[in-house]
Amino acid sequence: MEKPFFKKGETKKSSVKELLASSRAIEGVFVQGWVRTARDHKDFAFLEVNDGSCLKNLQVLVDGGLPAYGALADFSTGSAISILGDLVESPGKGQKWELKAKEIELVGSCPPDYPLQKKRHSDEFLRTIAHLRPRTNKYGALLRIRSQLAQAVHSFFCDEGFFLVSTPILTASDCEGAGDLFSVSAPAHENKEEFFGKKAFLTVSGQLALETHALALGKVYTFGPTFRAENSHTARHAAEFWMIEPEMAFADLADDMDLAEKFVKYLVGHLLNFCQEDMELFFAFVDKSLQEALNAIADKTFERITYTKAIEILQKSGKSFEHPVAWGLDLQTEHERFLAESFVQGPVFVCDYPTQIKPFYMRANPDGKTVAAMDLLAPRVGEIIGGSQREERHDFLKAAMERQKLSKEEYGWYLDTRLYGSAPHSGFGMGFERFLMLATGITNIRDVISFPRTPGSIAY
RNA sequence: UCCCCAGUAGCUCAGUCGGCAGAGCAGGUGGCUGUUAACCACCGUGUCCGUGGUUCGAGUCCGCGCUGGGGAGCCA
Repeated sequence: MEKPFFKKGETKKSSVKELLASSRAIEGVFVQGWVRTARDHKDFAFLEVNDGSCLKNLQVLVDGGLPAYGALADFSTGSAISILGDLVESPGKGQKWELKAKEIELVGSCPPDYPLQKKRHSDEFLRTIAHLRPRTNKYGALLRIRSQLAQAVHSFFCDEGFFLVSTPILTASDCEGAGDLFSVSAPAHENKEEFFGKKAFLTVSGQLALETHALALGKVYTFGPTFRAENSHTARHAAEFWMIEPEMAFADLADDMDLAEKFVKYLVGHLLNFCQEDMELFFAFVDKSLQEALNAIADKTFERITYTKAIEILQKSGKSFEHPVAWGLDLQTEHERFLAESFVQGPVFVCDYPTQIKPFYMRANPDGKTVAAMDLLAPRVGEIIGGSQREERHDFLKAAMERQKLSKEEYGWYLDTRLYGSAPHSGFGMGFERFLMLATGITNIRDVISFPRTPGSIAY
């Protein structure tokens, strides 16, 4: 429907972000967005309009003389409207610019049972209306930041000479990471029971596929959805999440940690430089210590300690832990938290873990007891990166696979890469949502992904 | 899968010892002011999560179930 004051192709539409950043008054601007709140007065009214382009709203002055003033009840909280008006300096306090409306048109009305109100809602409540929560300040800010950071992931790897590889989401490897997999089924075709002729699953990691490409293109990465059918009920686990996995040929574990550290610092730097307005919300309302914590990540060199050293530190800490601390046992959440939050007070790499608690593909260290693995532990969110140098020696890998009883038929192709021009190589995986939790101070993974999938919950 | 907590108006929550179901916000109506999570006055709002039990009487006590949250394990 053609609007009287909006000619498609002729009228230039402005975003709220552009207008608020304007250096001058502008006559005849056109804006479309959603009413956040209306302040009704006797002879005039104010509408706060948000179009998602930024956190801030544009204040729209509706003069009593306008026909729109008579229809003010239509422009209720949540309604979608188009406004034509003049951008003028605001005589009121609190904003530099405001839009003096000339014409307003209701695009989509919003009845009074609109669940989002002009007040703070709990995260738990907002999760029950995940289709509407992007309209709140907090989720809007989060989603803009999420988008910015996703772009930054690609620019980082591009700058570092990495190639993006799209690894398969459907996979036949049923023990990629020993985690529980979602199985994939399709309608039966002809006589075939299985669509692919064998069982298929959703990927739990692109790593094995990525290794084959690193041994051809040198430096590669993938950034895609990952699926884990683990029955985890925590604030840090989702059944569907996004993971960033780089893989480098001719690189050892130290190179791997160097890359991980540079990567994390780059993302934090990007956040502080390009997402300032949205980040202010998290600094002010979500976590008061967040700004300091992010500055520390950007400035400080990450500590690197071996697993063996970490066990010593924990044993000498004088703290009584609920779970036992002994060489050969995996670090528990409370141990990781102590290391990152109390001992280092910042991100810390723990490397060279006992062979028996790590997967088959990690490279055996000369000591015969440990493998070249590393975890980056961050305060509050725990393990944010897990990586390793991969076992590139054919005989070592074959022996490790036999020990862990992996079928040679299923993984022959993987072993092949060690037969033909094998080279040392390393990589890691970073949970994108875990990083977003670190970045924003949000404490529940369900609140950094648009439609969270957790055990027993897949609404939308 | 295990342990703990919660579920009362659209939202956030109070509800004492078991004795008539409450407040703030949101919403409606009117007023007022260059306001800004506006303000002032008035108005309406309930399957007290479900189910079974104890009791003269249950939002309140007990059993079971459901949902949400926190923690553990598993992991990113």
